Amino acid sequence: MARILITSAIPYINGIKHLGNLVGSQLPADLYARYMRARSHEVMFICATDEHGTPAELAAAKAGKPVAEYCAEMWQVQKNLSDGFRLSFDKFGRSSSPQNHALTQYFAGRLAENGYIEEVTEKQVYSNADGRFLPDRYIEGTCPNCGYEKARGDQCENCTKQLDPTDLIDPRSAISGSTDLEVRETKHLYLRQSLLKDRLDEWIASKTDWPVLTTSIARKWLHDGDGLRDRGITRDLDWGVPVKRGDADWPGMEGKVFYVWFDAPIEYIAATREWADAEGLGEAAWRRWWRTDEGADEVRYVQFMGKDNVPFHTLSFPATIIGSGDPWKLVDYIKSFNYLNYDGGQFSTSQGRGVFMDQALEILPADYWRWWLLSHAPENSDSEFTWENFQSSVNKDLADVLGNFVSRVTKFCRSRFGEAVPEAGSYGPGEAVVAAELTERLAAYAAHMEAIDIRKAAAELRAIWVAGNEYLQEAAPWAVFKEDPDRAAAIIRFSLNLARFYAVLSEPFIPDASATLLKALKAEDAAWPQDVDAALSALPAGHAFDVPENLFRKITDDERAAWQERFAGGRG
RNA sequence: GGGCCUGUAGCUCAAUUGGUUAGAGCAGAGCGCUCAUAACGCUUUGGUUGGGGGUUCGAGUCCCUCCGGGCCUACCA
Repeated sequence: MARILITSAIPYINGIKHLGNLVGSQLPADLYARYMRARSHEVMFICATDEHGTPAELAAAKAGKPVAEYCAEMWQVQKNLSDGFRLSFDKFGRSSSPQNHALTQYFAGRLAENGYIEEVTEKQVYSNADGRFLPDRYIEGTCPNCGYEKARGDQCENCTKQLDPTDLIDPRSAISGSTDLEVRETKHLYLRQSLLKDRLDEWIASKTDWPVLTTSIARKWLHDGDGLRDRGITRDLDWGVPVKRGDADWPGMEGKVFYVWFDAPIEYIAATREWADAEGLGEAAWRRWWRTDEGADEVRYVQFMGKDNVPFHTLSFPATIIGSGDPWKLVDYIKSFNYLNYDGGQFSTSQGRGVFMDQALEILPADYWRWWLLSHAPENSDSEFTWENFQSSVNKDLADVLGNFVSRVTKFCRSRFGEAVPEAGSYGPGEAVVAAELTERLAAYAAHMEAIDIRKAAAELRAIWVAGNEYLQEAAPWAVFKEDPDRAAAIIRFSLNLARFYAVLSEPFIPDASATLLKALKAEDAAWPQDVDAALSALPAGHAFDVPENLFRKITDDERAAWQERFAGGRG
C-alpha cells in the first residue's frame, strides 16, 4: 500500500464553473483518487476555492455584498456542485482560511530570511473614482498602434500588440469608466525565482515522463528571453492574505495583501491542515503528507490542472517550496489538460454559451456527464463537446452496453429462476475463455489508470462491458434453458457475477450507478478483484438479489434538440 | 512578432515513439438472435494520414515549406 496525495487546481470563487473547467482538473483528479482508493492505497485528495484577487472583489461589489460574505456563499454553491458531481475530496477548503493565512505568511517569512524576497518600488495606475489600483487589463483605452478603442492595458485584442497601460490614449477604468486616473508609486514584494532558475531547470529536465504539455510550458518560461523572471507576489487590495513576515509585521507593506497566485497553491497544504483541524486530528496528521522529514518522503504527489495553470505549478510554487529551505513535498507528477470546446466554439460565461455545472445536474445525473467527459478528456489536444456525440455516447455506452446487459441478465434470471443466484450447473470452457479475456483486459485497464491515460482507460472499461454481451449472445441461455436448465443456470450465475464485477470496476467513472448496482445485487464484497476467476464466483449460488431499475435512461432526439438550443448562448 | 501544440474514415479518437496490409467506437449496409432499455451479436462499406518537397531499406511518425485550428507570451485567475 502506498500513500497518494492528489490535488486538483482550485477553482476561482467567482461564479459557477462550466464542464470544461470540470474536466480540466477536478473530474480526472477524482477518477484517479477513486481508483487509488479502490486499490487500497491511502489517499489524500484536496481541492478548495481560490478566493482572492480583483475579480472576487468586483463580483462581490456587483452582488452588493461584502466580499467575505460573497465568498462564503459562493464556496457553498461550489461545494454543493462538487458533491452533486460526486467529487470525493477529503477536503474542499478555502484559500481564505486562517490556516492559509498563517502558512502563506510563514512561507513569505522563510523566503525573506533566505534572501528570495526583494522589495521593489514601482509605478502603477490608480483610479480615484474606484479607490483602487488597477491591474493592467482593467484599464481600457485607444490602442496607439491600431486605433482600436477598447484596447486593454496589457495587450490590444485587435492588433495583438503588447502594451503598457501608459501607452493607451484616453485611458479609463474598465470597472467604472472613470478617466480620473493617476500614476502612483507603490511598493511590492518580488519573489526572486530567477535565483532558482538552474535548480528548477534541472528539476523539470528530470521529469521525462511528464506530459509534453506540462514540460514544454515550463521550459518556455525558463528559457524565454533572459530566463525566468522575478515575480511580484503582493497587491494593493483589501481582500487577501495580509502581507506579513511570518508572525511579524512587514514594515512598509501595511494594507497590502499577497498576490492570489502566491497563496493559492499554498492552500493545497493549508487545506490539508483544514482537514486535520476539522477532523480533530493533530499537526502530525497533515504534516505527514507534506513534510518529507515527517513521513511525506513516502508519498507520491500528483497534481491535476488545465494548461493555463502550468507555469505556477511548475515554477512559482516549486520556487516557493525550494526557497523556503524547508523539507516540503514537491510534486512528483503533473497531469495537465487542454481545453474542452463547446459545439464549434468556446464555452463562454459572459455569453451563457455552453453547459455549466449547475445546469448539467439539472438535466441529467452526474454519471452521464462523468462518463462522457472522462471518456473524451482533452488529454492530447483541445477536444469538442457536441450534443450528438454526448447523446450517442450516453445511449450506446451506458444504456445499451452496460445498462441493458444488467437488465437482460437480472430479468431473465427472475423469470426463469427467481430473484436469487441459480445454483445448478457448473462453469465450463466458455466461462474460462471469458475469464481469460477479462484478466487481460483488467490488467490493461489498471495500467491505463495507473498511467492516468483516461480516455484509454474508458475505452478499455467499455470493452470489458461489451465482453458481457458477447458472452451472453454466444452462451444463449434463453435457448439452452429449453433443453438443459442446469446449464442455463450456470450461465446466468456467471452473468450475474459479471454484473457485480462491472459495478466494482466502473466505480471510479460512474460511482452512483456502481452503488445502485451493488446494492441491488446485495453484494457485500466490492473490493478490487485480485483474481478474475475468484471475482466471478463472488456471488454464491442461492444469493438473493433485486432486479434494479434501469441504470441509465436514454437521451431522446427531442431533448437533445432542446438542450442544443437552450445552451447555444446569445444571452437568450 | 516569438514559443508550443494540433490537422488521421461522415463524426469522436487510436496507432507500442521510424517497422508488415493505418485501427476502434458511433453513424451507414447486410445477416443472425428474441433474454433485455426497438436492446444484443456477427459480417461489412468508408482513408493519397491538410497540400507539396526531402531524409531513409522503410514515414501518420523525422526535416523543410505552404495552408488551416488552438494555446501561451509573465498585472485575469
